[in-house]
Amino acid sequence: MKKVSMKDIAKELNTSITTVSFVINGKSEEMGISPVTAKKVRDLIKKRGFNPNSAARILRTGKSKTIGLIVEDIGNYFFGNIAKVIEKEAHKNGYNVFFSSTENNDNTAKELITKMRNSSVDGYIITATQGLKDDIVKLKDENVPFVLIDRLVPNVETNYVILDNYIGSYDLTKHLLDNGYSRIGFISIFSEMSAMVEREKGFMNAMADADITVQPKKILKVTFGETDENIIKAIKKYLVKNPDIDALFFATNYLGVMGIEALQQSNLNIPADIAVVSFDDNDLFRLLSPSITVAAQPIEEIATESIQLLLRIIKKEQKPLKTVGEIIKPKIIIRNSSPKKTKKA
Amino acid sequence: MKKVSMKDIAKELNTSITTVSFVINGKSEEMGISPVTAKKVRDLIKKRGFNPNSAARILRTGKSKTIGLIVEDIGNYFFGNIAKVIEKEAHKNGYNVFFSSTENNDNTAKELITKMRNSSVDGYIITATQGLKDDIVKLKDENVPFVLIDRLVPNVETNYVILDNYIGSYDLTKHLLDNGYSRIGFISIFSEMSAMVEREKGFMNAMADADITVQPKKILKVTFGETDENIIKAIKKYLVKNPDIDALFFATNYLGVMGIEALQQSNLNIPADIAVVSFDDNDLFRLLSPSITVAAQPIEEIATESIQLLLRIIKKEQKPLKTVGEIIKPKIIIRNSSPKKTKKA
DNA sequence: CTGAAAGCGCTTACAG
DNA sequence: CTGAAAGCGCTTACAG
Repeated sequence: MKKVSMKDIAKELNTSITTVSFVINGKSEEMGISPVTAKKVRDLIKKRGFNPNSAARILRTGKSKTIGLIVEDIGNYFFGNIAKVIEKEAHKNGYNVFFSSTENNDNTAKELITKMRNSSVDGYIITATQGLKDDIVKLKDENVPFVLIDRLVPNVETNYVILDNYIGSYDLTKHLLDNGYSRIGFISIFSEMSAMVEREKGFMNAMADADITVQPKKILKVTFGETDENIIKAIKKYLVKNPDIDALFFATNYLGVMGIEALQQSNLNIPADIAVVSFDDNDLFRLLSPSITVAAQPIEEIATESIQLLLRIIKKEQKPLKTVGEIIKPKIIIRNSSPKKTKKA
Repeated sequence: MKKVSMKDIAKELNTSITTVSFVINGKSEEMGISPVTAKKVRDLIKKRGFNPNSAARILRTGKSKTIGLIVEDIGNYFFGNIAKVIEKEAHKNGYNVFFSSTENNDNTAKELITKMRNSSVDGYIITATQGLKDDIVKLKDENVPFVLIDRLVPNVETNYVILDNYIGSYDLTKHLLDNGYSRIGFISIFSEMSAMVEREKGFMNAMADADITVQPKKILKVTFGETDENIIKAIKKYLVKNPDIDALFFATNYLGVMGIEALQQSNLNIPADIAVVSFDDNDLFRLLSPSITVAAQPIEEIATESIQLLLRIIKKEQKPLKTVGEIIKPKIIIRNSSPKKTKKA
């Protein structure tokens, strides 16, 4: 069951491979192939079910019409939907998407970049991991088109599309403060990546602007990749150690989910006992009673901007070396988990 | 900034491309390359950062060490996590994964299969769409390795890994009946795909076994791809038209989510006004108050079985043409949305 | 133990 | 208007 090739088509039509190639690539007019010949070629291609071999084309042209998408975790709501939108947009532009999860592991990320490089991807959209700086710098030095999303690499100028994490965090904290909460706990992950750093800074600055000192023990950081159970356990322990907090700020989607589980297991009511706000939105936050106040990331916008920026770079419409990034504004959605605080007896 | 090739390595070492190739492919022993030469080659490869060009290798061997994963929607919890596990398992075995969403659209699915075919994927894991029969039959006829997941294609014998949808649905319904509910509504999507058909059959048979006739108007089917708003609207309308139902069975994850939203908007309490059960599990179902009783799909198991089955077929350890499938048992998780019914006045 | 060479299926500069 | 041919970077049968 041999696959049919351009040679077969050419032979059957008593023409040359060149002609067939021109027709396939829509260059028949430009190259002056007679419409009659072109039609004959097109018809036979359809009849024989011919499809050009990608490997040969890539080998020859060095272009794969494929972009590599490296995310943290494709199983996560945020990245799964980012991937979905990027894929759709890429297909619209004739590009395929190769995607893969780093699980926030540097080595996995490095391997993925090399692997995709060997597959001749035309460009990357990357969610960087913590120790990826050298590899990003290398891509940049070698003029490989790429766009960073979700987080920046400190001290490296690149193209990027990120959320304004600082503002989201500041505003979410301000909202709690405005509603009368002051003993606010902040739950995040250990990370030097920009997104997490900015979220913490936004929280701290909002607190400072309200003249509130944040005690270190009010801040809990867990390790990325820790099991759900251990995260929940850590949050429960934190709750016992901090009985005075009146509100909790979760710095990510999955921490919020784990946190709600921990609160339920600790028999603490939202918002009567503790108000809750979280970064990112999801079905749970929206439909839980009470629904959770969040700083939502406009997924569609982030995904669309990043793929379009990348395509512009690939098509050389935009200099890759000049820092051109998009900063997307988060959307604060106020729900029922953070109402105006009622005076306690 | 030219990439270094095997030729460059060979030239610099005054040896032949053949030798370099053997070393790269771990055949130096087998081919009797002297350990000294092999080491020299390996060292220079590392020094120069050489990586073999995939396109050339694929063109030459016809093998890409890549598998194509076609899912319904990568942004969905179930498929996102399926993808994640499959990717991990594939990497462990030296394979890459190309994945893409069909959005349940036949044409998209057909295009994806062709596109991946042209990229010389070594095999597929496919979530079929409704009109994909011919394409599946073609893959089978041409001896292309593939495994169907989540749903079968009617009247075509293939390798597959699917859930026992019938049992899951039957047991979930039986659970409601046992707890005293009898006016049960069934909400599903229009689909002739096996998974949906089996779920409906499981429900109907459980009802029939309890000697309960299901009125047609108790069954609501929505169109896949309909907007969330329209689905919620349809469910709300259904609730108004069926004020007597005492329990609702949602046939999928996202219908359950939409259903909960519809119930909230209609001011109906779970389970006091209406008990709820759903197929599939997710964070919302687990953490909502009350938590939702579900038939959960063992995602890890489904994903692992399917990739392993596919790899066995690719490696010819298993005949692809003989139907060998795995049927995975769903896990009924009884939560608080379907308690024993209390007698109403 | 190692090398020269064919060929995978394309694209494209060149020739006519 | 169309064709012959080089070459992308590998793998592998063949030769020695």
